[in-house]
Amino acid sequence: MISSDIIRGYTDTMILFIMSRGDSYGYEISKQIKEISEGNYVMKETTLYSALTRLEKNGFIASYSGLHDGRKRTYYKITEAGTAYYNEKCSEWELTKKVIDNFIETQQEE
Amino acid sequence: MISSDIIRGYTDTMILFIMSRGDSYGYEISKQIKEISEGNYVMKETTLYSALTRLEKNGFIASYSGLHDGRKRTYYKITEAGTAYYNEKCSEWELTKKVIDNFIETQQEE
DNA sequence: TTGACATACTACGACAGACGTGGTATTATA
DNA sequence: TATAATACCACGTCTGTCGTAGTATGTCAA
Repeated sequence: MISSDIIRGYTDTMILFIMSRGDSYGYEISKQIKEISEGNYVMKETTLYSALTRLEKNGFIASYSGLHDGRKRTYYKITEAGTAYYNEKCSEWELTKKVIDNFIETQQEE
Repeated sequence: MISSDIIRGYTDTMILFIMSRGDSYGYEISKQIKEISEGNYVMKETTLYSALTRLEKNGFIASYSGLHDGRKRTYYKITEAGTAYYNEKCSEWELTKKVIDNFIETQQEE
């Protein structure tokens, strides 16, 4: 059963995808999302950072402090629970796609 | 450019899809959504009716009263603006799918 | 050296869609 | 006689997203 929140909250999934490939931090994640989406999606800073806070609160990522070129950074690492959650989301996405597709008329150009 | 609201608001699109096939009313739309989604999505009553109100306010559907078996019904008809909006949403969906897919690792069972 | 731009965030509040709860009223069926 | 199905509506809450704004350091060109 699809809940509407599946539709809404894919920011978390995008972030977790990036972190599944290695530890990262806010600013980097932001740039990678833009790149991976080929410029089609740019996550707002506030959206990103509040998502990171939420993900940590839920135990899906864990933070640690770092320093780079004299600048402070907060790095995040995906947890086991985070990986499990990400995998769930991937399955849900496949179902969501199928469902929404049933309500979409694809315009064929000719 | 994809905005997050594209991800969120697909209830409207589902409703408009149904109405693109003919006038309908709340209760009927509800049942059709369940059927078309093969039971994978059941829209909550409040979500549905507030969506109908919003769609009418935005000029995407127009209502008229009807009577059936002694029961009152409010029928809705999709407008030209509604059809245009629906078509836009369909295009956006195709892009959205591509973007999100880039963040999804499909588990292949073997 | 000054000013713009990139880096790396944080605080605060507003908004809107989804949803929970509960209510109204009629008709069908068991 | 009561339970389910039909056909809604009001009201308030929650939460993710976003707008605005601010802090602070490093880089590089004019």
